[in-house]
Amino acid sequence: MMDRIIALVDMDCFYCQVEARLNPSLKGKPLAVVQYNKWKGGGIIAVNYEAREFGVTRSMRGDEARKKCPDIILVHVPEVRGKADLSKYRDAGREVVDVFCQFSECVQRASVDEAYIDITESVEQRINNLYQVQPSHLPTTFVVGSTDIDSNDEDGRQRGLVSWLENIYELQDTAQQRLAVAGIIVEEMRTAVFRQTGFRCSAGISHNKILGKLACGLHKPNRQTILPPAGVMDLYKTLPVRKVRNLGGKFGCVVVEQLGCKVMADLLQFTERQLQQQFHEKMGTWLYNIARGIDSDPVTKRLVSKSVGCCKKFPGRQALTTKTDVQFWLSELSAEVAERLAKDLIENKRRAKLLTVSYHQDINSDFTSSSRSGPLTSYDPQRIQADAFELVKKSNTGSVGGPDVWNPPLVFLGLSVGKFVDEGTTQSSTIHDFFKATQKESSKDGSKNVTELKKVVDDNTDGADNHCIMQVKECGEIKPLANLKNSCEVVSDMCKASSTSKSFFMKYLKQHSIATCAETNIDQPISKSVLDPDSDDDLFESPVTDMETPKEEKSSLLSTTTRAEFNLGASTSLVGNQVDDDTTEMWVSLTELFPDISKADDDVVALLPTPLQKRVQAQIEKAKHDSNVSSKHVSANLTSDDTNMTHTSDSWLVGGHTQAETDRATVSYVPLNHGDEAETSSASHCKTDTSHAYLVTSVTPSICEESNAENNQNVVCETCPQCRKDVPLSEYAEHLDFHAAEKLHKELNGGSVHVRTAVTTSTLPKNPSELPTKRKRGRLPRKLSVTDCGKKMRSITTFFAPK
DNA sequence: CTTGGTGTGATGC
DNA sequence: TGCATCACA
Repeated sequence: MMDRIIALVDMDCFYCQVEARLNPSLKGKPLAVVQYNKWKGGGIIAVNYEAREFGVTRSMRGDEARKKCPDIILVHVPEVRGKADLSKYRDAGREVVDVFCQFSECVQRASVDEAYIDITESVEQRINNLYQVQPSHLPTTFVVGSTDIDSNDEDGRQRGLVSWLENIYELQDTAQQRLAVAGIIVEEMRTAVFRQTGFRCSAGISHNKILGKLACGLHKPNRQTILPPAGVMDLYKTLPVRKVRNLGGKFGCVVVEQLGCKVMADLLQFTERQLQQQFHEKMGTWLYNIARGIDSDPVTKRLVSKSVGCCKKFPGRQALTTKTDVQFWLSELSAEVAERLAKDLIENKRRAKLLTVSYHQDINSDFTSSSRSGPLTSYDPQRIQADAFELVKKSNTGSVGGPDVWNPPLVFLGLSVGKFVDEGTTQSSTIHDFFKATQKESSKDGSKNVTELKKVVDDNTDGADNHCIMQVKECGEIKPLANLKNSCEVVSDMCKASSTSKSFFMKYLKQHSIATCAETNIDQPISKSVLDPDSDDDLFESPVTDMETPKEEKSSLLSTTTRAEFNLGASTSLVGNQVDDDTTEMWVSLTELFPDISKADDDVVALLPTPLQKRVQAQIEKAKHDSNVSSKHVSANLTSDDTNMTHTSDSWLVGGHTQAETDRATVSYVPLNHGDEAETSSASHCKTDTSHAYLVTSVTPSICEESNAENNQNVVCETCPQCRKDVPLSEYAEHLDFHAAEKLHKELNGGSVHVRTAVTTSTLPKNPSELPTKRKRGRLPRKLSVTDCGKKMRSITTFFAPK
């Protein structure tokens, strides 16, 4: 039972942190995130610690919060399709989980902002190096039993920690020593989270999930708590029953009332048998064990959710009373689900098979909830909507009043899909696999040549479009037809044309091929016209967007991407022999191809068969119209479907340019105006809805040193949790910005720890021939195009310099 | 009207 | 086994 070491990490007021990262001017100010602004200032779903000081809590209205804290900043979550859009936070949560995965194989995402991590193995590895844990190794750690619970007093923390460490080494208490080592690992993990995402979190460290979760809540924010078995009873003496996970609801109430247990320690008096008789056998046992700090629930490795769903309430007057209403909201919900499914397919290579519609009805002011499920046969939003309607139809029992009437009214409608099945890489079932075919494979399997393929394509469409590589179905679903020979052209075309496709490639590349590419022989160019001979794997470290990339470089980058795809290998032929195959899985819906239709490029659309083009264009028109109605929608989409690069620093325009032969790196910040939106919106890594946008060219840790070197002992300092250096308060915010920028740079450089250096942007020669040529493996340096922005730049040195 | 939107898991047919 | 429903976070 004591063999495992488990950590629960919980992000501090996560939504607020996400918003503050997006808009750094919010940092340090009282802040709350609200949804549905209209009524009483909207409902608060997150409050930062500054605002909590004023007594603002979750479940308050924006207006109430204002009363308590007049200076509070209320950030509204964007509304898309008439409902709150939380994808920002989901995506940010995934960034965090990615960091956890660097530390353990066994990570269970418990919610958008929480994860359990089994770090038993890491501890085991680390403890072999037998060294004694020092208090300084655990700078933000509390230990239950040695420190006052509920106190965040730093002196108390240190005293408790010191005495605990002395104790466990004196007593050679290896069980607790393992916890101490775990504490170090979790300190590192949290530091890594902050470095790589800019988010702060708290953590609990113990031997099981229940205790881990409990511990985590004891010292927040930005602290971690070790709960050794010896501390459990100490804690339980005062811990209300309802604080324990699974006892916070009805069951917990029953336990409290039937047994008269106010605090956890009160449960100890009952035998297992007694508890089993009071409750169910299983629950009795569970309770008996939990009362003793025992919980065997394993951390099950799961990084992605088992279902994807969305829902909406229609309280009071808003209840859906017509068929039109129901159809409308089903289409909204379907659209969201389809969009998320398209992303999910790319990211997780799995396909949902079950569709569930749930709804609550108001039958004479009496709630009844139901749900119906059926097979999910397509990712097409219209199809989902239609299937969902079939499922919900049954609820329209009394259609008195007219053909369009829905009765009893629906007060809640939810769509969810699940039962995911993996799409193996051997199945050439999606467009993604289509792009994975290698040149080797294609030449090896004696596939048809381009002319033949085009003939096949033409024969299977209306023959009007020579460039077509898809077969089209009536409903608008498509499937790829070609093999590499012409997909080479197509991919190149698509890359050139579409930010959608490109981000798609980027994501794919990032997830699957970076490592492969680094080690794969990518020397032989696939095609002169497609590949830039000057491109090299260096580019992988720093994928950039169109915006700040000159044309020539763009093509080189893109062809490299293409080449990476082709070097993945292990994909079966995708040639015309699939024309007759009509399995549902073979088909790709438009949503899948264009997760965000508003970013679908004309040139890509042109690759589609003529009938389909019209349909897509109609959708684009609609999307444009919608986005005019809500400009937030556009900006949300800009960030929602792309790689981490966007999320790491939403307020920055990112260009990852590095260059050797200099010993200093520079970040240039190019403030962008809102007026630039027309240009910038074409770049997938551009954020335009914050007041400041910057262009980051490159950074190096030396800046960090420099900023620290300027520390004055007489100035009030704050210890940076990243580098553990003391930074004057006046510089602290910018110092943190530095880390964010540094992190960004690392990401752009493939996460390599060694940060390369680069020249100051402002001194960069515009002509590539002026750049140093002595580079590894004779590569040409990348060209920079920051001047395109036409804005004056500040170097990082001045940017981070004390005022 | 109004702690809403999401997600997981247990239970019982 | 699969689905509907509930409970909880």
